[in-house]
Amino acid sequence: MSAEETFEKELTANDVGETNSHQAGIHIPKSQKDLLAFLPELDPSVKNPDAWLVATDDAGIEWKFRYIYYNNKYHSDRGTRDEYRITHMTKALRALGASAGDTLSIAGVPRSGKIRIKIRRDDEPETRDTSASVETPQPVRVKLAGWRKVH
DNA sequence: AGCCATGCACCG
DNA sequence: CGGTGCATGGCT
Repeated sequence: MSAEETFEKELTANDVGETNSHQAGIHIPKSQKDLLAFLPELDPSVKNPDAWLVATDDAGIEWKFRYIYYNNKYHSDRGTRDEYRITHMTKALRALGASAGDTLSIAGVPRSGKIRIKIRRDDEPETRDTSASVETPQPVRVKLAGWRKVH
């Protein structure tokens, strides 16, 4: 049987759309070969190949995420992108109450295209204010290391 | 309004 | 300089 694997990533402000960027998704560090192997295969010879994922949260709700490989760096003259991304997560992240600094867990059987997502907020010391006293325009640049695999 | 695709900024 | 976060413009 293909055992399930779990990955986690600390969400950045940009990932959750807290920085005015309509990214609608998160970024995936290329260093995470395991995660890339866990996700569906994308053909590098094709420009911006994509695949759809089906994610289920704790509430049993199913979300559809778009897993893309932006590689115009190798397919366009002045392309600069060479990265993986998962988009279409805005609604899901909102429903899960995700915010920058939270940890997103992804579990599932490798290559199945189906995952289970979960939000874990342990890196939050006291950032619980309900934007009532958000006068501090803190440079919310999260310095994260990316994903980590949990065997 | 939300997403796609891409460029730029910043940091190690 | 590569990789990742941030941001923008255009298209749907």
